[in-house]
Amino acid sequence: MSVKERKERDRAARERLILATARELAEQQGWDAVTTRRLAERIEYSQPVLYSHFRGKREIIGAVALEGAAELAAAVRIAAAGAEGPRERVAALARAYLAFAERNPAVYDAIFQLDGGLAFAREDTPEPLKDAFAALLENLAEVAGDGVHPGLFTEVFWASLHGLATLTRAGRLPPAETESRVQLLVGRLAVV
Amino acid sequence: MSVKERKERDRAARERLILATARELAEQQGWDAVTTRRLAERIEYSQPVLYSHFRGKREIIGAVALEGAAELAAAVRIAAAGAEGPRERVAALARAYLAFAERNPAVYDAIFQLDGGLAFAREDTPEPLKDAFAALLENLAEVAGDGVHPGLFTEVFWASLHGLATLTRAGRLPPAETESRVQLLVGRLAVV
DNA sequence: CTCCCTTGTCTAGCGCTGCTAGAATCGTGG
DNA sequence: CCACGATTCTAGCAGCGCTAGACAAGGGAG
Repeated sequence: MSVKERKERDRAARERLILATARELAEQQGWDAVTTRRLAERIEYSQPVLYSHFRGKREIIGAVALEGAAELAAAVRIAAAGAEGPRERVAALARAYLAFAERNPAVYDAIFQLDGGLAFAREDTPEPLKDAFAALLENLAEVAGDGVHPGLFTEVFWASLHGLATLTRAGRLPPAETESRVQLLVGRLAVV
Repeated sequence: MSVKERKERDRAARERLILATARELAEQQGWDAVTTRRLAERIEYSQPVLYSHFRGKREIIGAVALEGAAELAAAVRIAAAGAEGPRERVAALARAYLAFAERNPAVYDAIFQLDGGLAFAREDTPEPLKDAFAALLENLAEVAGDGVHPGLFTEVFWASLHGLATLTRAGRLPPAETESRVQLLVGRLAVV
């Protein structure tokens, strides 16, 4: 039975290769450049091999998004854990979130902008997505303020960060004053 | 010379028809369904005619976006003008903005999500886009708070609205509590 | 060791996309 | 009424996501 196991290992490795390659290509040249032909060529297999791992391009984007969501959650938790006091914790969280979006634009797009066939804000929402929201909630609940539902506060705070991230990335906001915007946002939204 | 004038009129009318049709098709079935073939068929001309008006699909999206930005600016101004007091003015502005995004999702996408080849936050930014920002600024400056640059405040407020709009539309936020989120956002950000 | 058969991979192709060159047609001024 | 210039159309290119069916490779049985 060792033969079967080896094949399964190889298959899993190839799946990781596909995702890593898709992500790399997307970060280098944007998701539009991630065509099934180019992706197949880079992993040195033919196109149909991709379809033996994923239902289609959208599912590949979705898989990259889930990876990214886990990383985003980790980045947020690490940043928040390294800060003293509620105010600084929230500011650190905000900076970490925006830094992730700036450093991994393609992955951020996969999570929040593109259609990766993922369900959100529902019961069947994949675990990494729920966990990313949880990572925000954990650190934001303490500054939601009296009588304000922590979940609702987290949604609003998250939406604001998302707006800053996307508008900055799309060139809609000049990137120079990002820190000023974070200061303003945290100062106003967080109740310390 | 009346012949030439008539031709120019006809041409301008056809250009409006193209844009109206593109917009209608996008709102009905999404921008993915707006292909040059379908668009040409709907206006009862062949594909190349589109290219005698616009450089390509992206420019059509951009033109729809400019139309939409003007409407968004008008909607914001009307809503704000009809409200009493700074606090209510800002709340009305926020609701009007989100309502526009919800009622014209394809147009909102054209303005802020898709690549319409438009320049933002620069000198050569098209007038309607500058004006839409100005419409926000006009009504938000009074609640920016002491020592806070109105432009910066407007950017942050706008980003928050944009985040709420896009996340709600993409199913990332449950639409039920939109009003609660607006209340929270306005209550915290606006200094009255 | 050889043969068969399953499993996995590839070649080739479908219908679609945005876009364009060159043919054909239309309408106007002489 | 005709010729010419502007306008519009037909037809086609390269590339897209995706898939059917041909083909090859490699393990298990005899």
